[in-house]
Amino acid sequence: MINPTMPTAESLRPRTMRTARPAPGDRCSMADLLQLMGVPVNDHHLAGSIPVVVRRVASGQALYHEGADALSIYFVRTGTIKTSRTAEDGYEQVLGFLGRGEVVGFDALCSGHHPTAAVALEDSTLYALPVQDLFGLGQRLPELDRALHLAVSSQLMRRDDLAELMAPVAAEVRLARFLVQVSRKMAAVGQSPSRFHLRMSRREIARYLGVAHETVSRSFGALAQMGCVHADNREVEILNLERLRAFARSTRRQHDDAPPVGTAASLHLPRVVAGGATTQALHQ
Amino acid sequence: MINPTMPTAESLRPRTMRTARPAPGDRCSMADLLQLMGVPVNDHHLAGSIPVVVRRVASGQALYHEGADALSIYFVRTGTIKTSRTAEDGYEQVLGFLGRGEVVGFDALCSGHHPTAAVALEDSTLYALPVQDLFGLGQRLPELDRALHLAVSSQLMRRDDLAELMAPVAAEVRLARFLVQVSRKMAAVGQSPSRFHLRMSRREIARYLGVAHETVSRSFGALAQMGCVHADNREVEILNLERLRAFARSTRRQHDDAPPVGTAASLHLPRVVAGGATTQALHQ
DNA sequence: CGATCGTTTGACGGTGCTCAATCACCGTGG
DNA sequence: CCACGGTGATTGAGCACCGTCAAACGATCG
Repeated sequence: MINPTMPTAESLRPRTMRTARPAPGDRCSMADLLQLMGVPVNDHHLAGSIPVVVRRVASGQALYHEGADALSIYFVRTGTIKTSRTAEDGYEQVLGFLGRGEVVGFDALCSGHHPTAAVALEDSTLYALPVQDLFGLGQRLPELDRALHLAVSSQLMRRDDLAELMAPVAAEVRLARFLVQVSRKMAAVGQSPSRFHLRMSRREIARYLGVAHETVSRSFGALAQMGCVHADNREVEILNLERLRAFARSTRRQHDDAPPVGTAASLHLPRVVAGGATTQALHQ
Repeated sequence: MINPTMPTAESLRPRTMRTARPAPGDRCSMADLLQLMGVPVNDHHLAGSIPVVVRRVASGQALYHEGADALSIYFVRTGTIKTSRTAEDGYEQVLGFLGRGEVVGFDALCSGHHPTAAVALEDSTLYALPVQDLFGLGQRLPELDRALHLAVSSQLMRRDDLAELMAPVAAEVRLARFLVQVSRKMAAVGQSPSRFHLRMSRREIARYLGVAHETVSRSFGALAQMGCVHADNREVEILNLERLRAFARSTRRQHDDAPPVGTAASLHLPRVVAGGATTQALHQ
């Protein structure tokens, strides 16, 4: 394993685990939630007096299924959550990997149903806010309202991440961008940005990047050969972050309207070109 | 999007081109904004007494540039807004086309800067809410707070649309999905879902779908040959919506982990069979 | 140890990107 | 009225990235 900096590092193994149950010793007040969200609290007494449900989800279990009624929205306290949609024919499109502090399920608010599914990639705990209480709590506790807006705004920005990853660039560049994003997230929660343990399988990465899982393997190999990273199964070490970022920036060549953006910046990095077939049956 | 249960169908009809000039007589109060968002208003007097700035943007002009300070967030009243990001090398990734009732610029809230650019594709008008007033207004006027949450939730759902379009499926299917989305949006604002005028160029569609613009042209041709649509430049007529939807649903076959769901689904998807989907494309 | 799953590597074929040329539709000016 | 550029849409030819299929490996677990 790696980086035992986080609490509850004890239970990483996907054990049978005790069934979902509000842990007895868990502190679960609104004050904790607001602290997690990084919002300063004025009325500590009020915030501390409002209880918040903590929900536990075992590795591989679903927080909610696609199409389920929207009962609550969640905030990741520990662990990792994967959100995805599944097409009629069974193809699963991974939409995101959510970590500590991120909102889950907010997109269900407008329709009353979850348009996506959410499953835990490891044993996880989340704060749960019933949607029926949401509005009232926001009025009673302005800090919560503010935190909610900020968190959702962040979540909207993550759409850009997804677009960035699925953009029509070479598969190796997609993987590089993905690793940069992971690295950034690790740093954001105070863990090592250069050595980490991926919580998701190659297949899930592939479904996130929109490529075949064999291609993910090959791309890992390519990045390793470039000296950017060293990957052993899910253990990843970033050897040269600067080079990785530079490579991640490379896009495809464009030939229509190229605004002469100052100096030609593309000095190194071979293969900028991308072509190829993005079609048919992604091997799952 | 807008809650379909709401009445006010009368005012949805675009009253021709009254959006001609800068609004001397335009009513621009919070009540109008809330009506646009489809939220019932309790305190009409209060809502009507709060003025709201209406901003006009000429076709081709920017609402805000990428990286600009987040001064306001906007709600489209009339027209169409394109949001996009531009990579260092000049490649523009279109993130969405926003129409009546949709929020623009909310993703800037968490960082204070706009991570994307927003450009008008036609002469447009938008309600503008200064970010510094946002929280105060939300507390004063609970309806606004609620409307905001719903609108942002919708916006989060649109991320799924983007993922759906950029998913690794054939270019023709992407275009079909795009047209279905446009059709649905047209219906949502009370216009014809089968005949409409696209507000964006082929290039912009291409950068939205993540393909080359030549491929968009070819895909239009393919859909036309299938008898689904008839396209003349930006004028599009959907001839067979059912067929188009069916085609848009087709993804790819998967044989790896097929969900062993009860009875074998006898439904044969009109799938794009391997081996030259474009050229053979059945008859017609 | 055998079974199952995830990962890796190889070979082959196809789709879609690149590079071009052409056409249609403008607004301008000769 | 028509030549002249400019923009956007369409069409064609060639090539290579990546999806498919296949098989070997490795890891975990019963």
